[in-house]
Amino acid sequence: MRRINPSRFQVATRGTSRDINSRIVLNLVRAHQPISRADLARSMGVSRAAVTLIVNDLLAQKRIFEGATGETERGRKPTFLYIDSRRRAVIAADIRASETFLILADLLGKPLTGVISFPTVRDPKQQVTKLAARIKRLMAEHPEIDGYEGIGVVVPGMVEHSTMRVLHAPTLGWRNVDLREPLAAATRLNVQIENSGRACALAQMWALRGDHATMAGDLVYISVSDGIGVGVIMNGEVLRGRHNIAGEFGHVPLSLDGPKCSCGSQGCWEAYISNRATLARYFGRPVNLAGPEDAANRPFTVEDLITRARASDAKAVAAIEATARYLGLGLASVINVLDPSRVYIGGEITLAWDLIEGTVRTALGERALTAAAAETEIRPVAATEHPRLVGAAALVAAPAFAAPVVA
Amino acid sequence: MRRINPSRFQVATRGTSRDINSRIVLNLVRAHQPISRADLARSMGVSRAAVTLIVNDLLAQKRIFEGATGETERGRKPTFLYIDSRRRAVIAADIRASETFLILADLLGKPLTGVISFPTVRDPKQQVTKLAARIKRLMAEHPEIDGYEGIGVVVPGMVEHSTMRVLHAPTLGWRNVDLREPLAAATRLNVQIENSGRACALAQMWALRGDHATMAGDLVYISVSDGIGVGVIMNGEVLRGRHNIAGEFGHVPLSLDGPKCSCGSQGCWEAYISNRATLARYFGRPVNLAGPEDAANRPFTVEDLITRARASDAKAVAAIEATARYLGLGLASVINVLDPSRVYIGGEITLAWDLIEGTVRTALGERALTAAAAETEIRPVAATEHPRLVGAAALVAAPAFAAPVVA
DNA sequence: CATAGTTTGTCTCGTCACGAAACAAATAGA
DNA sequence: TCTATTTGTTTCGTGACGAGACAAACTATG
Repeated sequence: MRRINPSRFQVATRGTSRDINSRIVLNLVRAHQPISRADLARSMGVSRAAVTLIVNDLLAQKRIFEGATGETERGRKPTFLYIDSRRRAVIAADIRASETFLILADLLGKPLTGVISFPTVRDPKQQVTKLAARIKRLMAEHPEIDGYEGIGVVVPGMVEHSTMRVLHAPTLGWRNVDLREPLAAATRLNVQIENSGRACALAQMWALRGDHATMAGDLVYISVSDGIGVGVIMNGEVLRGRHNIAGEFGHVPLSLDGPKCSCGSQGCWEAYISNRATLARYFGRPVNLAGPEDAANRPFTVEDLITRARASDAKAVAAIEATARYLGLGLASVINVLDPSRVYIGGEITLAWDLIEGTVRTALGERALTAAAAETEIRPVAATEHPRLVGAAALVAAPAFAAPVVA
Repeated sequence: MRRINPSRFQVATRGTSRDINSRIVLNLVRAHQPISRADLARSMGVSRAAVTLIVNDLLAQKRIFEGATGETERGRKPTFLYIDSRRRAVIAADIRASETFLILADLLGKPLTGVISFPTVRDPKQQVTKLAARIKRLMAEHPEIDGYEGIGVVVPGMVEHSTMRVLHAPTLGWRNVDLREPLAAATRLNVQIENSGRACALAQMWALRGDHATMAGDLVYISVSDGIGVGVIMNGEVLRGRHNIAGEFGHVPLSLDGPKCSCGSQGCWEAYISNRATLARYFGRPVNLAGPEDAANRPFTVEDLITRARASDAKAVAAIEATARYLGLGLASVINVLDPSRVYIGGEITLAWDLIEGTVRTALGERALTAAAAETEIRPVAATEHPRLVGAAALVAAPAFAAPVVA
């Protein structure tokens, strides 16, 4: 039951029915690919005639294509339909504090190239120039791609959705930066900017592997890294909030008088489970942001810590176990508040998921309000799945499949 | 951008455009009442011809009616249209631990009668019988009402939305109770059951006073009483979550090792700001649920405490101030996580709002992530507005104005 | 008082899109 | 070769919106 806003609504015109139904067809093709017109008509409950006309539209727009013919017991064989992602791609960029990553992906979010990267430049203008140059080079290296749907960019910070400006990205030192306009001007492509946590959540919602297709649209993506990034999908839509801060669980306190947090407050979840917190616990003292700790000039990271834990370093195990416990206690809050169908966890800590899962579950169980809530599915997302880049790709690829705005 | 669920979607048929547009007309009439056909056509951007046909439909359905003619500078005078709530009503019931309240309201949620009440019976079957009898008596007392849209019931507990069963209502001692079926059978009316916090939030979303009409669909309703009840609206829809527990901020910890909570855990927000917590702070010892404290056999309540605070009882002031501070600190979490346009606060504590607002704001400012978030509008809702009963009425009255489900 | 000008509300026609049903095409099996 | 069956297309009917003409109602004005 959604409210109609009497000052911002969308009336239905003659084409609205067609809009709605052709979006549904696109989604069904994407979900059940390959699928025939007759199958579409059956699963939609509309006449084959209507499907024929819609499919012809989509064929003319080159959004789908006719492939092989299928097999049937009796009668004429169906012609299968597929999403047309041949020779079309999106560009995905992930700007992080030290490096920027780039990839080409198809319209379904599948990577088409390996990940390339370059050191992030702190000056926004120079960074955009460099990014645009790398994107152009990447495009030139792939002449087999006819058209680009656009560029999706994720940043570790607060993004104003209406203008796509980066309002504040602490690790980059950016405030009120407009990446979109210069990047669009340089490449003449549609550019979409989003916070990385939200983009990751969006990508998981639009993902099609396994039973996702049938999943309700309620999920949370939590990325545990130097900070805690959270993306929330509720009722099939990204939660942004009035001031684009929705989902900031990282600064919900576990204990009001807990350890000092980078935000200036005390006892935030982030101050318990960020990589810095885990390392600080191991070393028994605060760890600064990019502090080299161990080998010659190479910083000691959570990955190293996990390696030591696997090698039965008792202090390392204890540090990770403590993080796991606080992760579970915080997850209880996330689940009690949002009650999602599934929670995804990203970040380096997922490398140790087999070690910590039990502890996380136990802690979650301690504070989850109901037994069912305590059983909420938790899925680690490995770095090798490139969740942020897939998220960036989804920013551009997903809108074509979204429900049309109506009423 | 909403995702289309490929296994649960709604195709557009021939009537879909009309459905959408007639809902929009209904909402515009409700928001701008009185309004003419020509005005509707202008603000919708559709032809007057289309509006005429839609309006004729709605007139035939008796959902709107033609009233007086308006004034214009020149030309033919418009005939004004109004929502037809004449001689039609909804029944709203609020079941609380000790008493059950009843009221008649019109289709816009405006109370038509005074509040009547009777002691709540703990046995669900007897309670339903009694409630049905009182409802029938109320209906008999109002023969001027031609038709009832239905019965809205709010309960202080977890309600499964799909079946409308009361899964767990601790203060009533109910588990897995079906109120709907027997009540519907006894009255032959449409019965809607909902958690009271959610219903209050729903009512605020659908309310039309002041600038609400133009408000974005993001708000939170927090009711501070024996427990903390929270209703959340995001993107114009009620948040329920996978297991119907979404919005349980009452059991998010302020401090992991804080005071013991009724849920069995420690340091929950509820354990800091519930009425029992405030009273316990005043008395310097735990207070049991319905414990008579002061006068002959009459329990000492938070209202009494507020009276004493107003009479400059230093201990009372301190107790309320502490509650205000924790209220603000918890609100910071609510706002950081959901970032709503507005937060409504209900419960007895609102009687002292003038005393505590400053403290609440200060505490909120301490932990809010941005200055804008700290400025989030907070509105106390007085008990005299009967938020739970208006919420119950909205359960039945609002669906007629909701956006049709499509795509 | 008649008339022009203006605004509201209705009517007609054209077009878009879905539903029903007939039809053409393709295929397996008797 | 014929029949049954299934897919995909075409035709016709109908619901709904857009454009524009028209009737109705009202004011101002000479």
